[in-house]
Amino acid sequence: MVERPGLRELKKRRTRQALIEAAVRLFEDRGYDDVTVAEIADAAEVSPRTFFLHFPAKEDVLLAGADVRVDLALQAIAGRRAGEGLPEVLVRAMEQMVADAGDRDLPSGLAALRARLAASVPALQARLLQRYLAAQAELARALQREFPDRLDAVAASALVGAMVGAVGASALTALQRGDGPDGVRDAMRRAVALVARSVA
Amino acid sequence: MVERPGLRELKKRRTRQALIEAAVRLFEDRGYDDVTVAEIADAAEVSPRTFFLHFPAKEDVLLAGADVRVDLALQAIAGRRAGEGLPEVLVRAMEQMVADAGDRDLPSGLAALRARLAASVPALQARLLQRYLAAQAELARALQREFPDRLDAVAASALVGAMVGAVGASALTALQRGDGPDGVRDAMRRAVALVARSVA
DNA sequence: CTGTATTAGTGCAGTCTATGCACCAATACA
DNA sequence: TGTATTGGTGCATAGACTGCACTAATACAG
Repeated sequence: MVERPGLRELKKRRTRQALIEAAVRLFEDRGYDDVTVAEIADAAEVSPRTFFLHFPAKEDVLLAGADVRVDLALQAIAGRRAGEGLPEVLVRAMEQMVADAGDRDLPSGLAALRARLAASVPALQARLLQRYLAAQAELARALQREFPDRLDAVAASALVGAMVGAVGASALTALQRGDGPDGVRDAMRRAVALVARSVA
Repeated sequence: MVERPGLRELKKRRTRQALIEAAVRLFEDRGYDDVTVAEIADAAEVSPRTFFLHFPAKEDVLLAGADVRVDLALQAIAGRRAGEGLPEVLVRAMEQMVADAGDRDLPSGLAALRARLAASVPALQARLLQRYLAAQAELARALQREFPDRLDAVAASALVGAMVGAVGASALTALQRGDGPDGVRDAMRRAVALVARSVA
């Protein structure tokens, strides 16, 4: 399952990581807009052109490795147990994501930085929202595949939209209110429970 | 209440309208990305510089006059009747928005174009989502003001997030599936009903 | 071990969005 | 009629992003 990397792949990852770290450091120091891609590349000791070889846009350097959580939820849906009905699976999938967010994202500095920057930089906010939407669509598709007789495409979208919307909005509000990691996770959990009531 | 425009204001609106119409025509012909701001300005017989005098960014020329609906929902919340509880108000606010969308937005050609383009152009999608998010925050605040003993800030956000998320996602899915205006409105209504069950 | 195919990274020229600035000319207004 | 506003213009510029031709390192087949 684990491909041995090979020298080439290894170097590639190293530059990628260097770019991310350089970007984070510079953003922390001087904010998002005041840092150019050229400077990030420079700090990572690569050419500016190389930056775009690793990230489709400036924003994406901050969003590296955020697809993991979606996979978790997808797995939770695909690998559902025999007795589980729709509400149980949905809740488990969301809990999975919330738990991972609480474990990795919230305590690490990156999440805080991302949240802080996203609040003030429209371009970043926009890209983040886009990802949410894409993830949502994937989840909805998976859910419908698993419960074809109970959900059509629109119903599945509505359900997932409600979940993600509720969790996202309450997390954001909790963050803005100054809640710590635990408070945020708790807010997300309550949002899941709220929406779960509508499927029960 | 209605200020008489005056010549200057009148001309201003005319150029603005010319820009919008030129943009829509060109986008319909050749898609979003293949049309430059310079070309839009050219077609509207103004300088490229003038475009950015009227719209903060290229995307916004398609989103002109799309803030109206939020007001409707806010009014619905603020002007609630004596007997109405939380679920009733929320549902009425959302129904208000959905109805207006069905009346104005969906049948007009602009909405169809916007939907089509938004589905395929990330930049546009992103800007739209941002607007939704801003509207969401406003609605949540209004709702909490009206039911301070039943909802805290986070709970209000979760509720509104669920509503908007569900309605938005199902509308998008219905649109992408090729549903007509009636089908889309119906999908939105069902989404409202779904989430309403969790507050009942 | 040697020749060949990939491919990460480079450099450059160019496109496009967006902005600051000085300026003109039409309107508003005293 | 003179003065202040202000919509629109032209110019220069920054900065994100792309296509293209190229290099040099790695992978790999024989």
